[in-house]
Amino acid sequence: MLKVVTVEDMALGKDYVTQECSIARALEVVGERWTLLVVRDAIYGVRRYNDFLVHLGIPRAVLSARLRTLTEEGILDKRRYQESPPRDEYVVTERGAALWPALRALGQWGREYVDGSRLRIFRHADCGGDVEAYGTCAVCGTLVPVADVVMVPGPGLDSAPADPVSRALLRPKRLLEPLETDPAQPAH
Amino acid sequence: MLKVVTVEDMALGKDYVTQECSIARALEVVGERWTLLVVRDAIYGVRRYNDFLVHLGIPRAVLSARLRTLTEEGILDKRRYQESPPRDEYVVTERGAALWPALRALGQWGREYVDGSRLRIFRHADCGGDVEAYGTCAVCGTLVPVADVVMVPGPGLDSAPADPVSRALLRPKRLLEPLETDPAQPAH
DNA sequence: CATGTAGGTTCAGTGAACGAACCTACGGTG
DNA sequence: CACCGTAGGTTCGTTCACTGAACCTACATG
Repeated sequence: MLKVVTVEDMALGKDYVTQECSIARALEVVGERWTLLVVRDAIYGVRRYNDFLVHLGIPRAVLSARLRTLTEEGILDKRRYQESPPRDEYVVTERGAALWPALRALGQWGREYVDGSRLRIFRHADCGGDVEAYGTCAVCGTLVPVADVVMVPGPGLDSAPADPVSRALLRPKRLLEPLETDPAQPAH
Repeated sequence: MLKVVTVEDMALGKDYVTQECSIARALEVVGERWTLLVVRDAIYGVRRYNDFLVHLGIPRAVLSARLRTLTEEGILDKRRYQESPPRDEYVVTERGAALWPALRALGQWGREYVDGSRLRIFRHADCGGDVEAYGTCAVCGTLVPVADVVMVPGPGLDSAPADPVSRALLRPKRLLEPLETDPAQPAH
């Protein structure tokens, strides 16, 4: 029996088949459920498995799958930061950070047309101006690169969240820089 | 029997539960598979059920579901354009057109980091300048509103596609304006 | 040696996507 | 009138992905 290899063997229903479109190509990579939220957290500075887990409330199996494919796609970089016990962290790459304009635009739309309240405010680190709708600084007018964005909590944000990652994100922080969570209080 | 209504009754797994984040809010609305591609087509000027169907290659049941929820969400407007036989069209609203910056940013990322080839080129209708990475015009520098964008085929695009919608999209066209497909050739 | 923590994998159940078939309403043609 | 074509759907069985819970490994600590 001759087995002909066809397009259908291309694995899964992840691909938007004949779409000749860079939006579709992008969504093939980051369009699955949870994926863009993992990238968002990575840009916010989340790097560790458990921090993604508690902050996103994502099933472990799905988180493992997303971290693996994002690493394979070169959007995250998995690297060992201590040997004993072996611990890895996932650091966003340039390719991943380049998704920031898309995420910011989505967030802008969500705030304007879905939510209404101001949850997080993004400021230009150099001059303190607000980052506006299209990514420019309201004060100096320059197009603010993701590494020069400082995130501060907005008035609509819960000021005493349950999980330590959300609490750490209440402090003003520069994007891409690693998030420092409070050391867990000893049960004693 | 007392039936207590709980969070689990909230229908489906569509919601990113406790996410206090406008990106998550946006993705709750437009984050399902196919949804952003339907909005993209609507912004490109596609308005009719069958045009979405052949251009996207989407299962009919899924298309019906997406058109329904997008209409309910006020992103598309379903309206009757002829009475006999009854025919409806789906027109993108202001709320839907406001997704353009996010779609453009996603497409920009796809072109830079996934695909490489230039499939579609967006120009400022007023002056003919290219629309750049962050939505500004390369010539006059203004932030180009979606209604002033003209889409022309790029060098990477197939010049003789099979379906009539892709063929119609080869002609330069202004975004949001209705797409005019070739009348189907009579079989005779 | 028991307990805790980080970072996973495995598995059964469920909900969503898929593709094919079918249905309705109408217009045009012979 | 019978038949075909088209637009815009719905229905249905199968497959696939997401979910939540349980389990596993490696190491550190008391």
